[in-house]
Amino acid sequence: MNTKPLIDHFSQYLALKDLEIKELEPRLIERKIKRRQFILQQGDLCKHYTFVADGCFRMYKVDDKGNEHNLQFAVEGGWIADIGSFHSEIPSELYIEAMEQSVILQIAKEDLLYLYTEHSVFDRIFRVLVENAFVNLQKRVLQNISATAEERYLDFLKNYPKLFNRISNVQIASFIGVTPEFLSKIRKEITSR
Amino acid sequence: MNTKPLIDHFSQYLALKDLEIKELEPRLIERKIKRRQFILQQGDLCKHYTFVADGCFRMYKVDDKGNEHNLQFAVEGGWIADIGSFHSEIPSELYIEAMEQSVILQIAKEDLLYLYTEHSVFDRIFRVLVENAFVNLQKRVLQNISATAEERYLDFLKNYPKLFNRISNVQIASFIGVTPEFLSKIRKEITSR
DNA sequence: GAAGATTCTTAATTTATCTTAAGATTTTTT
DNA sequence: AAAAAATCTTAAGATAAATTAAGAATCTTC
Repeated sequence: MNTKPLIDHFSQYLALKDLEIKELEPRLIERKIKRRQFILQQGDLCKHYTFVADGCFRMYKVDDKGNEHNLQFAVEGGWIADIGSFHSEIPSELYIEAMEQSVILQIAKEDLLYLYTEHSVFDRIFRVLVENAFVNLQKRVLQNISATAEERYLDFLKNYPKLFNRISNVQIASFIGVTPEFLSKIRKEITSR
Repeated sequence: MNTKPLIDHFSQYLALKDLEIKELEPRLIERKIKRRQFILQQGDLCKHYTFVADGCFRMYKVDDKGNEHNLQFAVEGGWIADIGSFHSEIPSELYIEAMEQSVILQIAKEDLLYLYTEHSVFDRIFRVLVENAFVNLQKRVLQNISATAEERYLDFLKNYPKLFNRISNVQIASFIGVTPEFLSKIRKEITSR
């Protein structure tokens, strides 16, 4: 098992002591996930925080009409989980699906709670991680309530440089909240200028 | 100074020991804020986490055209801050304005960092607070990319029962991302059914 | 209580976005 | 390599939402 990407990731926030690493490592689960494989489906409990060591995931909801709406992408170095389901232990309304062949490192809830309680550095790190994610999500909400679809698309390209040439425009459209047809129109409009 | 609302608030998450309360209380600043008074303006550094003991605030951005977009409301029992500015110490792009005569309890950054470091219970509490805020914000993003304006309005009424009859429809329109005129049309449409 | 400011509503017009459907292209699977 | 599936584009018509402007209602301030 290669835990280095995650240890490195944590070290960006706070240096981990040897003991903390020793406690963390045996609690990690490494899994290889195939393209289009789900690690969470509607109705499941989200039992793990998932760190993406390699590859790419999307988390989405399916509405009453059967349309998918991408809430989040995660590429190598990022986290993905339905935090609401994870903490409240209520069935998730979301799907998390691999968009590429991927490698993940997962921590189960009881293990994370153990780490939080015994080594408060993890409380600290996850507080900072969630704060950063929260700030990014606030920017997205501001975009959603104030910007046009074209502005949201250009913003997506700027904010996800690792991603935009790796996933289909259908996925991008679903993320910024427009139909694929309208995104196609926007792209044509941009190119023709 | 009446710190009880905040102590009670924290106690919903984790019981505080006497020592922790004794450390917390002298680090709180109580302020009375008048309607339309700002506690943060664009260009300022956000230097405090603000707990609303009584009253009501909105946090908003002003775009290039001068239009205001409400990112967040906070009523009694809630928190409000520009977390990005607070942590990164970069000038805020947001305004935080009292919508009513209010009473707040503020914690300055250096005091909060002291509490985090000396009493990890605060790391824990704020992790959970931000996680909850994050989950709520995710729901809002999903609404924004998948629901119609009418659905977003009805959802607002459901999610903010303390608020909808206390603030103007202009503020609600700005929060759900429509013009006041269009919200008026939506309301007429709803009533006429 | 009057004046001024803010808010709410209505309606007409314009713009943005969705829906549907079809065909072309690309990618994936067999 | 062929077949199947997914993706991208185009276009027409439909719907959602913004804009503008005007007037009525409500709230604040003096």
